[in-house]
Amino acid sequence: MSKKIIKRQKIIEAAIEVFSKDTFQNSSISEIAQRANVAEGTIYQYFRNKEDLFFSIPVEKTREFCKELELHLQGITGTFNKIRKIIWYYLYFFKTNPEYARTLMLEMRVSKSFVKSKTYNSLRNFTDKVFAIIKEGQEEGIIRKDVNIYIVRQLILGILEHMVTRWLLKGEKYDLMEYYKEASDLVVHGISYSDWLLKSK
Amino acid sequence: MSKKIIKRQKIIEAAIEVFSKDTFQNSSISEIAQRANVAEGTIYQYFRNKEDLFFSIPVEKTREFCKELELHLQGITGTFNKIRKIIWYYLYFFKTNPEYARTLMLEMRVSKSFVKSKTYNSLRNFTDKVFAIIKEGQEEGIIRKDVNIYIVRQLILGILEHMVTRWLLKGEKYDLMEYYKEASDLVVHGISYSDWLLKSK
Amino acid sequence: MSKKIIKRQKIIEAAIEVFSKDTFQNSSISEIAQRANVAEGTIYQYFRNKEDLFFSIPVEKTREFCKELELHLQGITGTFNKIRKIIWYYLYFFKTNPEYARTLMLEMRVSKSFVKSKTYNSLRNFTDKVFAIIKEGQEEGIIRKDVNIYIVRQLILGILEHMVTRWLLKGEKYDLMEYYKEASDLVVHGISYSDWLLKSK
Amino acid sequence: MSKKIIKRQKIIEAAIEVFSKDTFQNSSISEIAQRANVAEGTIYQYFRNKEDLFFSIPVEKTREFCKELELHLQGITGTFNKIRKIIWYYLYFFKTNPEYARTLMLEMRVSKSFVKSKTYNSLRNFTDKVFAIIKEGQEEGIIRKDVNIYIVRQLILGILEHMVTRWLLKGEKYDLMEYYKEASDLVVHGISYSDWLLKSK
DNA sequence: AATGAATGAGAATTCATTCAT
DNA sequence: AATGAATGAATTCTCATTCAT
Repeated sequence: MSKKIIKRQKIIEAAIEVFSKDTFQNSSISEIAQRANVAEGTIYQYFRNKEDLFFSIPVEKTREFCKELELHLQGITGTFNKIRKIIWYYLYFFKTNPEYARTLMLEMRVSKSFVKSKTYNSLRNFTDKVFAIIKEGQEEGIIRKDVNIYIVRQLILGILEHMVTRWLLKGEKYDLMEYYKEASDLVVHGISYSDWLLKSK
Repeated sequence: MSKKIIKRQKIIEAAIEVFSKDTFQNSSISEIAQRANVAEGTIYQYFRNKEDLFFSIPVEKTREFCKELELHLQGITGTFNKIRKIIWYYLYFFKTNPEYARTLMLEMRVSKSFVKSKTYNSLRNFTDKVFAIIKEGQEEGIIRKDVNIYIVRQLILGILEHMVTRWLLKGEKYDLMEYYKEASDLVVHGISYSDWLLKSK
Repeated sequence: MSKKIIKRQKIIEAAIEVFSKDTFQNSSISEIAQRANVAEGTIYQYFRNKEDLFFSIPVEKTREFCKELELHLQGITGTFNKIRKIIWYYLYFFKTNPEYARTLMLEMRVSKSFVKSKTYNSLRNFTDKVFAIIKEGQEEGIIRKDVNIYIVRQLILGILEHMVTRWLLKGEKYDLMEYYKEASDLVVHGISYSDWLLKSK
Repeated sequence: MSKKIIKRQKIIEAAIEVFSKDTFQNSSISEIAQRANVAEGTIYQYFRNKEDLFFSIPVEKTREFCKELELHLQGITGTFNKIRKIIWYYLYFFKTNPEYARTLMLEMRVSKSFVKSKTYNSLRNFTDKVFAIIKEGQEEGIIRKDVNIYIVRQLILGILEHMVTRWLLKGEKYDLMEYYKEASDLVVHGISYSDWLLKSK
């Protein structure tokens, strides 16, 4: 019984390796099979087709991401501290999972069929978490109430995705976390309550 | 003489239409030829290959984008006003060029070979402009000097790209500019000089 | 002991259902296994391979066909009456066994490997019966003696197979037996003794 | 211009050879390409897909068949003489085109998708001809008027198809035309006007 | 006896690019 | 300059059969 799960996992890991080297289209099932040490046909016992295998990757990885993130947030108080931690962990996770980063950022994130697929929802676990923390901050009076929380989420995810994407496109040659502090500052400053807006109007 | 330029342009416009409907890989030269009313072979008189044609698209479009942006910035004073204008125009441009938006955001922006290509540099015209304005703001004492301008640029481009990408993936069903004001506020607030940071430390 | 026979029969019935929906090649062992509520491997305990299972169908069905035909011929006297009965029963049998009809008429009847197989001989039970009746008719002076009985058999089987095949290909939308009477008349007329041939020569 | 037609014909002739050796499914495009001395891709310039190529065969062949049949019927008077000639030519044509015979009789004639396809109609040219001659015979009082002409057609086509099919399945080892005369006699006798039926009632 | 996971060969089809006209 | 016919490499997926349990 768990033998099937182990083999499935082995195939997914081979798939992450292979898909991260090139496009979905340019990656071949036969190479994945070789890496996983199974016959090509075996892959089709576990996944409906190539796309199904592809989309199964983020399901597994997001589960891992969220579980770890939860641990890292334990014991942290204060909305801004939590947001800083999320930013830190986000960058840390992709720094330590560069292959998955390539697949997620450079392929899935911009794929219409991925957005339409059911697996896309698994990513919601994370964005919902961000939402919850922002709301909490508003209720505590730390984040401006007049701000649109959807836009706040877009600000945070926007800079994070942009940072990771740039890093990947530049060949992962520099340290993704180098500017973590400054990015956090900018984000937190942007969304923090202050009389600035009133003055500027 | 200009006949050649017109035909070249006709091919590029057909290419924008075709590439915007699907992936680079799923788009075919033959369909572009049909739309442009030329033979397949003719395309190879104007472009080295499929990729060359693909990468020629942003060269033309960025030229158009920058030219217009320049006009829109005329007469505007104040760093923040300029940044707000840039954000406005960026969203406006992609709202009115959705086909190009799809090609640029969902394909080129995440393509390693595009980043390596010469044509990628044509996009620098825009990012350099953003740079210049940020620097100007620092010199005028409006933007904090301690902030990393690369990160500032990433904040601005990050949220803009995220907003446009989301809009595209959601099927362009809502108004991309709806939250332009709130997004500008967040960005400007984030990068503006204030004593907030000092206090929070 | 008879448990084995029951399971074997269950598999054959599932096979008739599945094979009748599509080609031999397009039908899968796995679907037959599902319908028969057994594992794929189990089928190979009862049949050597897919073809063996396929060819086992007419063996069973012809046995059924001949047994019933015998009953229907009981008490009938006169060669032509017997032939009319055979035509009637042939059409009746395939009308009431359309799935088997599809498999036999549209697949097996035109398959070289079926003709070569041993199972093909099981069909001889029927054609031999037709032979016997024709010979009987010749001896009784009702059927011309100068006629080639092989050709007579081809006339009878030809029209019957054609009628059933047409009916199947047209989607079994009309009543296969509608023209039974007229077809019988033509056949009987064709083979009956008369001075017509002499006159026409 | 006619170069294209010649190449198309070359492909069809290669297809007849290849398809006649085995099933449609077991025949490969690559072998057809080899025999036609063209690249595999070239076939797809002339035919939409494998099935389209397959179904194009009878269109060409039926045209040839009908053209020649017309010539053979020239100058023949009398319905029965015409029917005898049709039977003769039918057997003659398939005797001299055994490869096409295999494809038409053992595959297409029993294929539902063929019956549904447009190309199926090209066969109507022949069956319509048979119809016309039967009607003519009825009007001339040579063929019984009370007989259903659809059944008459089924009698004729039935025995012909049966004869050819049998011959093919037995490995084309005997002379298909050997019993042409006797088969004609039976058919003509069956459909001819006589008082037999009245007597038998 | 029954199972069902694993196998792996095999084939249609697409399409960027070339080059003779 | 323009054409468009020809090319042929490259890959997903299916499924009968086996065999360890």
